[in-house]
Amino acid sequence: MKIVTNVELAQLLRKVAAAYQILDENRFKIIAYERVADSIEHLTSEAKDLWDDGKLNEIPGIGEGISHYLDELFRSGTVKHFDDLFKRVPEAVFPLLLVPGLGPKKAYRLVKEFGFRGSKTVISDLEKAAKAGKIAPIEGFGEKSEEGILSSIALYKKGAVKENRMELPIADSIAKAVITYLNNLREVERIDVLGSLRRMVSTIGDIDLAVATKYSDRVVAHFVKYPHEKIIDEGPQGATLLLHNGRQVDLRVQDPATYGAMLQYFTGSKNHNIALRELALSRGLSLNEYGIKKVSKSKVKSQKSIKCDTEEAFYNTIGLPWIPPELREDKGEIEAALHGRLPKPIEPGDIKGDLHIHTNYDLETSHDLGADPLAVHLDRAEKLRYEYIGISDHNPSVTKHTVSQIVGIMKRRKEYYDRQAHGKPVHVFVLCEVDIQPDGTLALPTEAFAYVDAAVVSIHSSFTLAKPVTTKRVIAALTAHPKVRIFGHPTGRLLTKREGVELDWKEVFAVCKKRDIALEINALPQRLDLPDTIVYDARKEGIRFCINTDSHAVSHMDMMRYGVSVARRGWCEKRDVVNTMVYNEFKHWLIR
DNA sequence: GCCGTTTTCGGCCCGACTGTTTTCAGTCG
Repeated sequence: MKIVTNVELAQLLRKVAAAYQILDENRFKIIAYERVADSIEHLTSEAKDLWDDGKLNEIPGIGEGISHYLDELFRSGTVKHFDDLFKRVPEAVFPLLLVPGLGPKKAYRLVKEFGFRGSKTVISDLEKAAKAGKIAPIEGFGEKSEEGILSSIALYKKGAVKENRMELPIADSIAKAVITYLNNLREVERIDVLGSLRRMVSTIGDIDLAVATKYSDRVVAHFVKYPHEKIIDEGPQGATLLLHNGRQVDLRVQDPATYGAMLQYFTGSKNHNIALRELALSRGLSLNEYGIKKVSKSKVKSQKSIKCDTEEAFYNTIGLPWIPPELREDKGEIEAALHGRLPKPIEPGDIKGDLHIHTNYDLETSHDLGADPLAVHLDRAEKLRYEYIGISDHNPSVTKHTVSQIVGIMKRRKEYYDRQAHGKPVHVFVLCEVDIQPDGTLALPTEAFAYVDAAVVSIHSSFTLAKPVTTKRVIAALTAHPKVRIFGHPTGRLLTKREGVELDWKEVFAVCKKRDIALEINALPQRLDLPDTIVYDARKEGIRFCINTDSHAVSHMDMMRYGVSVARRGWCEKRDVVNTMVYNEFKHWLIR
């Protein structure tokens, strides 16, 4: 297999780690490979591109050894050392690692015991063995292991296991339902959503909740009575349920006196927590979910731990200010906190307008119209306390009209919106979302630009062109007309469905910077486009953003907060986002 | 195998739960 993408690369490195684990290699070597796999997964750019630029060593966790192997990989397509390693482990082991509860050691024992061959059939072979009662007698296994393997395989087959992530609103609504249920219990003092949902990651794996209570047993007992498919875990500190919808909910309970440590621990991210614990250790402190202990030379000095009832207290005890959850990804936030350089992330209330709204006005586009008229959107905008909105209908179809027909449509539309908007408390900008055609030209004739205040340009077709071609295409579009002010949903990704286009972001950033074009942060939960990692990179280059909902119905206008959370994860402050400007300033920025 | 405001050697985040065990290894988050 030719390794190209970060996902494949991370898989390869995890496979190396698993093989080393089976061969009882030094466990820190194993951790080293897992760490690199992890940081490659979290990379904003392709590792291959970094290698091209000779910057492989900038990836955290990559040193001389792994760098040398990856060099061989990118050069020749294979790594002899890895191939030799894999020869020492039966191929059938690796598919078993996808079954929950099976790690390298157990998977290896099973493969060796039964002599499984062929990675394609191994899971069904194992299922047969379990059903025949052949696993329980193996040393180290037992009745329960056999049952566990069977139910894990069933889950695996249902697809409920790996990479089955959900969009934010779905996670929100599941969390809300469970919280409502738990709040019926008097013993619950406080409930919080933690984990990736609190950090507002673009897709959510499972729901993490924490409860502050003095009666943990009662809360856990109540929780496991919530309608479920299966209890995955249960203990005095919490429990994990698999719901009927295939989603997992993880609950932790904790005494209010130490709740701050729990909030911090269970919010993650894992990498943030690891980095935080390493920092704490260097200062003679050991962190866990119950509090902070003083240590010396990896020995606990006193058994008494410092209790923190709030997260602020927890961070302060380590000597740091509180870090907003969206920043906790080990992307330099701890360093920034140490030096008092944490950003003050943008808040939903900073948004003064939404510039990407589709109404039901029919301008004979080949794309979707919105469902609601301008007036309805204006009412909503007023309730949201916006000063202005922008109507960004799709351009009229270019194949079904002549240039003069399009100019006519755009002129009539402009006049219509101007009449409708007259005298309203919320200002209306008449924009247009213009297709970036495969050759980089815009799907709106130059003459028609006279009837728009500005244009949002977006890709809606040919998503899979080669990177240099797409880059050229986008740059051509961004520079095609001075009224191009916003680059709409720049990657074109649809979460869990479609990968975004490949772009040379450095080049795109440079053009945006020069022409002061804003990159859209599309707040639609299926998009969340730009991805937060690219927002982070772009912001460092001084690029500004416009957070829009891309509403096709008035209810979509309430999704703005998801876009704001992407900006927060990208370390954006108010000043990094153009639609936080007051009307006059914004108008001055927008209209060229 | 990585890495350095104590270090180029000697460390490497922390704990819960499970199952099969009489003290622990494996897996997970």
